[in-house]
Amino acid sequence: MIEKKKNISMAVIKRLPKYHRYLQELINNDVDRISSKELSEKIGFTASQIRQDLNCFGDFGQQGYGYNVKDLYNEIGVILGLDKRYNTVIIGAGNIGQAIANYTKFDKVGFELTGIFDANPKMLGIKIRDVAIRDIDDLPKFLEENKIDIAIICVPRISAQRVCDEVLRGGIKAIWNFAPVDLDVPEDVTVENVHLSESLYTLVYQLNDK
Amino acid sequence: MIEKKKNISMAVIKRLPKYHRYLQELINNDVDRISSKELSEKIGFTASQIRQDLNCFGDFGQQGYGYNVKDLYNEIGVILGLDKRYNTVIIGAGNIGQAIANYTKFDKVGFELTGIFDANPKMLGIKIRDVAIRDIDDLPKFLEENKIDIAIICVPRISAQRVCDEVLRGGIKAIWNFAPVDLDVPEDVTVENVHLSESLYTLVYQLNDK
DNA sequence: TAGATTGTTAATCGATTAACAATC
DNA sequence: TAGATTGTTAATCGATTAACAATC
Repeated sequence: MIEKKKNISMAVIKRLPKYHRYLQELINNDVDRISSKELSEKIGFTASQIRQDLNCFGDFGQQGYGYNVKDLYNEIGVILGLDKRYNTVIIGAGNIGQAIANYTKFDKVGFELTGIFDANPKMLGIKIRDVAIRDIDDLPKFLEENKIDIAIICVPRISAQRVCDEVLRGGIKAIWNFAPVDLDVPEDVTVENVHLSESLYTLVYQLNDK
Repeated sequence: MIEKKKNISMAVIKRLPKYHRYLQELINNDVDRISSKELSEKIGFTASQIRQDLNCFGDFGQQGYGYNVKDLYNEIGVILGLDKRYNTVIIGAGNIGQAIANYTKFDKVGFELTGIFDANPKMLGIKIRDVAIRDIDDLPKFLEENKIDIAIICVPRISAQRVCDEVLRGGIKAIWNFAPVDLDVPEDVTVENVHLSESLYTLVYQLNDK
């Protein structure tokens, strides 16, 4: 059983998906075991950091041996919560919303797209991978009738906070936000931002800096 | 003139676009001046951190007064390099590639989409906002004939490193990478990753943690 | 057993916050 | 001038790295 040792820092949490991805790759390459040193060379973190990170969640390794790749992959999957399924709704069926809706990979790892909502009447009824676009006014009723875990906000900046308030009223506790604003939410709600402009601007800074 | 004081840490750089965004908003609201304390309350960083961050690049404030919003906005724009124009190419015209291509906002702030490339022959010639999709085999020639600043990689995981190597040969020094891999590049090249899965997984971890 | 490598403590490094003199 | 707020140094906090005893 995985026992969290204490409060895990955000720095550690942000590295977990990367471990997961590299371990997946090792499995694909039929690697059975790996030491923190070998993993360090691949992933680019220090061996020390890898051992520290993993020890936040349990003793997954074995002295003199290293880590069993498959076991560690599964453990990290459980830590991240990837062993469960999640119902999602996308709000805003513009460029980004459609791209996410069409991104079949998320389906495969347990994220089910349950609804897509848009304010534009012209979009209503159009299907994206078998999910018809609904009127955003139907969102409150939909959230009442369905157990939704994650709202994916892809609306323009100006309507993002309004949509956010709406999904909060619907009881949602996790928001994946693509709108270029910092959403105002209560403490028990998690927002993960994908701020594309900020990412691009950071790139440009570095481009000029070199 | 902006004089960089020393090596700026990545933590500071990643905050710059957020300053830029909040200052834009203040301009929209006709706010002329702001103190680090007021900005702190809006943006959620400490006033101390804001002053420290800005002082990496110069003395933009005035004791007893605070900062001139418009000036500071422009200064940060220059620091980020947003006063210049950049030519971009998108490689991979799938969901994400198309979404980025259609994202008109980047055009407006100086990022010109010069070419879109895809390996799928069915896509060739299709236009996205006046830019026709070209064959990926024509990329080397295109990079030779055009001065491209930024390559936006939106191809599947499996072909990302190959495409990356190709743009490196074409002399590109900045890559915005949407493929779920860590690209291998020489030291003088900057890669900024948008790893959507990692972002989603981090959200899920936090959802379960609360 | 001997060698390898973990788990974990201690040391170091860097980033954030606090404090305050400088100055508008 | 007095009040406000910066720029900047010093203190604190947290995260990373190093070291090594434990142990497989």
